Amino acid sequence: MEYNFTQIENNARKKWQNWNIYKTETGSSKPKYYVLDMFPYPSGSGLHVGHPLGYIASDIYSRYKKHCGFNVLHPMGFDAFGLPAEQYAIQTGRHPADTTEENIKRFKEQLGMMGFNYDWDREVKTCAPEYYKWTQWIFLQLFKSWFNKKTNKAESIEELVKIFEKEGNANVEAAGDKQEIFSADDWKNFSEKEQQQILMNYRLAFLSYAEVNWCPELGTVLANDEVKDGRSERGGHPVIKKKMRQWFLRITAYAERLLNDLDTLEWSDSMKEMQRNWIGRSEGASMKFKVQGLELDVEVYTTRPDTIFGATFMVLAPEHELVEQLTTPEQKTAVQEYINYVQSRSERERQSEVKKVTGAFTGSFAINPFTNEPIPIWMSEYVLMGYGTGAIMAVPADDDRDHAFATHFNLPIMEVIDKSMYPGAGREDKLGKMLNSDFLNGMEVLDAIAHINNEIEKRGLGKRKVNYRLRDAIFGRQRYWGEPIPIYYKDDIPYPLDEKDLPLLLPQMDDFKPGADGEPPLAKVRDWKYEPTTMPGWAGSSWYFLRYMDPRNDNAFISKEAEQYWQDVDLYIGGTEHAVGHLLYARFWQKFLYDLGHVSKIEPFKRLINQGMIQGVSLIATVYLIPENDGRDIKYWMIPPQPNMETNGATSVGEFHFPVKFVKWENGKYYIDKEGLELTKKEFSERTNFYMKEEKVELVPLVEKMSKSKLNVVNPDDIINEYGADTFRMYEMFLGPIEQSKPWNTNGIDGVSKFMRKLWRLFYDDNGKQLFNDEPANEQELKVIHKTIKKIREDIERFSFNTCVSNFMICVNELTDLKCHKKAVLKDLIVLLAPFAPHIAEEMWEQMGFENSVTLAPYPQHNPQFLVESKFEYPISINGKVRAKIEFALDIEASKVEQEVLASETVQKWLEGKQPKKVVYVKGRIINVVV
RNA sequence: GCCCGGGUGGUGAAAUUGGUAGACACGCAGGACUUAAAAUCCUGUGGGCAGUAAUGUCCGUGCGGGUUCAAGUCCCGCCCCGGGUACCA
Repeated sequence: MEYNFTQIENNARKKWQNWNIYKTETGSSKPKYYVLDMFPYPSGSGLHVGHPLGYIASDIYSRYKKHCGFNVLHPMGFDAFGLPAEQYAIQTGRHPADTTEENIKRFKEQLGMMGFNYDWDREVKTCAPEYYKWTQWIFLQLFKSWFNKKTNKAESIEELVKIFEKEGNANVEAAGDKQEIFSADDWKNFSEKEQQQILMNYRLAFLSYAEVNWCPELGTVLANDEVKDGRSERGGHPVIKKKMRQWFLRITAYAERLLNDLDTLEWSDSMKEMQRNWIGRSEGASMKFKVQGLELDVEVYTTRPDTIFGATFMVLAPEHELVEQLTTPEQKTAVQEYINYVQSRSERERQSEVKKVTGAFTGSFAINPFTNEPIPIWMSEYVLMGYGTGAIMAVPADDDRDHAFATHFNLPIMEVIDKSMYPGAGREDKLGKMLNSDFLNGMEVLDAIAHINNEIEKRGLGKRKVNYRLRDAIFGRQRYWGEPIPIYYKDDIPYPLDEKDLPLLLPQMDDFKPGADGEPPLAKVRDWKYEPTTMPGWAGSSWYFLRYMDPRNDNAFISKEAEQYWQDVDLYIGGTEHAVGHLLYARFWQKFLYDLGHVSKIEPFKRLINQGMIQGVSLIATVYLIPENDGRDIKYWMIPPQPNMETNGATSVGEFHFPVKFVKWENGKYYIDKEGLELTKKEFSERTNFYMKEEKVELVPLVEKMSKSKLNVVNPDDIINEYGADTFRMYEMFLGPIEQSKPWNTNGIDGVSKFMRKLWRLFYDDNGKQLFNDEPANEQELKVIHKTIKKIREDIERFSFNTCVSNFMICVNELTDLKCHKKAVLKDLIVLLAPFAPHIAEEMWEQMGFENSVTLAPYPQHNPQFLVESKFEYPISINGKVRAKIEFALDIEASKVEQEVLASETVQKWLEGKQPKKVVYVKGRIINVVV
């Protein structure tokens, strides 16, 4: 009898379903453990081999935790709102809800084939009204909250209104833009509209006008992290800046907490670093400069206040509000021309020409508050309105951009730091001693910064200030397929929907095209008196991990009990591509819900593992057009490139990808043979006039991202049909560390496949005769299995699943050599293996006559007693290099070891009669003799 | 430019705290079984030199230096690859 994986795997799945063993109960007395996968967007092309990498890892770990006695939550769901379904709907007229549902069905079928232990009763779909009801509810909480900087947390707007009624806003310190000061009486005299407008400046979900990334092709606004190189991340369409009224979430209020709490997380350093960079904290000072002849100040932000004596000019962003006032009549034309030029430039042009120096002089002069010298005020697009104050003091001696600007426009450069003692220091390095700087002269830069900050505050010129690069998040899409925003308008004032009226359902439509000028599809719906934009893709994914804890609750987003029990995600597995998007937003929502008392943890994801991407190998042949029959026949010949080809009438027509499934692999090279070519022709009719002279043509491999158009997508279904799910799971793990990106190849899958058959032959011989028996295990066999138990447990804990697979192979090889078919040993092996290859484990568990599912069996513990060697081998190194090995009995005295080693033939040969200089012992394992 | 990873045989890779580099697997070569094939099993497999051989010996973890009895691992300086990010003052 052979290892029949189809039958085994079907049986196992049936059993799991009948026993319903993946159902997770909330509130068990066992300790909880929450393992989460980043839920997929259900795209139309289904799963490819890259998807399951993380899913297999999380499945192994969650099964392992179950064996170890934890109550494990391991759910799966779908991030089902999104652009592709809507784009597809515009092209085909099919409703996104229908296509999304079909895709989800396909995904679930494919996931089901791999034996994952998801509790499907807890499935969530972000597009389901029962789910987005609560996404909308969280939005309403954000709308009804403001951020109190004094308590450093979100608080209710109602309370804020009470403060306004009592004492106005003078004592309120809120996150957001600077507010006009008003008194309690002022507040009471404001109209409803005025009051609401003021409150809007405090709310955590707020409407504001801002320059946004507008993508005309997609008809929508994109977040900064959805724009790459001035083009949309999805589809690569051009993006322009456009001023629009938009919903925002005030994530900047949480910048400091998002930064500080990173230290509490078990995430990779690179992932934390990416978030730190994205938040972009900088310490500096803001300072006011008086303007010569005008009654106004310009405020600048700088991280280098120490260089103030070298500030020889000032630069404003072209959009700065004071530009008009500062422009002198003589400079009006130049300034206007420059503003026109800046506005004409697309985002892409700006980004691709970062090095280009442009600018214009306003004609005005500011007074350097420390030198009292007038310095010219310029404007340039290298100063951004969105960061700091939109104005800088330029120190060309110590800033690369200021230096380039000064050189280009011939402005004075004043050295203020002597860097001569630091030869390698760059212009911007904070190294050296101050000079030409009055009272700072002679100080080290870092001391000078502290000193000048005190001076600035003492003289009332400005104050220390911390700035963040993080921007408030735009929270709206001019789109149909997303959560409706639960806001209605009266008198053009936005009001929140009553929570009782949630969910605000997405209206039925059959035309999903955006209107002219990017009008959202919902604006076309008659009687739609609500906000016409919908929420962005990341809304639903910012809290889904909480919903799994209590997915069917209709009275709350999660019950208190479920939240108290599950608390947070212990292990989160997903790709790095979400480093600054999803992972930052989800942390922000968690903190906000924490402030309101709805959740008990300040961070949602304790430990994070990033799986690498599995790339595809594209196979490329060079194809030549060689006319035949006096040019009447068009034949494309696939031949290896040869010298003089072109002169013989052959025209290279380019490189063609060949579908990986028809390609053969021999001697480390890829070939397409005549059979493969025929199959290709059948599937891709446009290649019918391809020919080859030889039996096979070598193809050139190229590693790139898996994509339909490159014909390099490998579908897990094919592998599973050929080898079975257990082999597929083991092989994906065997391929290398989970964190690493690597190209998919099936070159080594035979090794894993052989392992499965060897494992099978521990239980049955080729004739189907049962081999396992009840004999007690001997010492040698116990050593093998206990060594393996120890290694596997350690390797699982440190997520080294590739070495786990190797150790299973070693174990099975050794048991095969020992002809060990004893249940006493095989039982432990099967439980050990169950997280990795659950189907065969379940089958063997039953065959051996054990009760229940193998999933319920406790994970084996190793017994140290069986790992003690009876004798041990000493490697002896001489001058650091191992020269000999000497065997000793276990109970030898330590002093005898040295004597015997020194007396040994090898050591004597090296000593040549002299005394050793030194003898070093290491962990009782090595003796190094220094000669 | 800056930040974070990484570079080990023909290939995927191991080496957990500085302690026998290359485990395990693929591939390849040779052999056994077979009419043959598949399957299975056995042997060899980083490189050089010496030896009929067992074996000995030197070199070897991107490059150059250093610390140490001992370095893939730590330190300094480079090169290359991958990811992130960028007029952020």
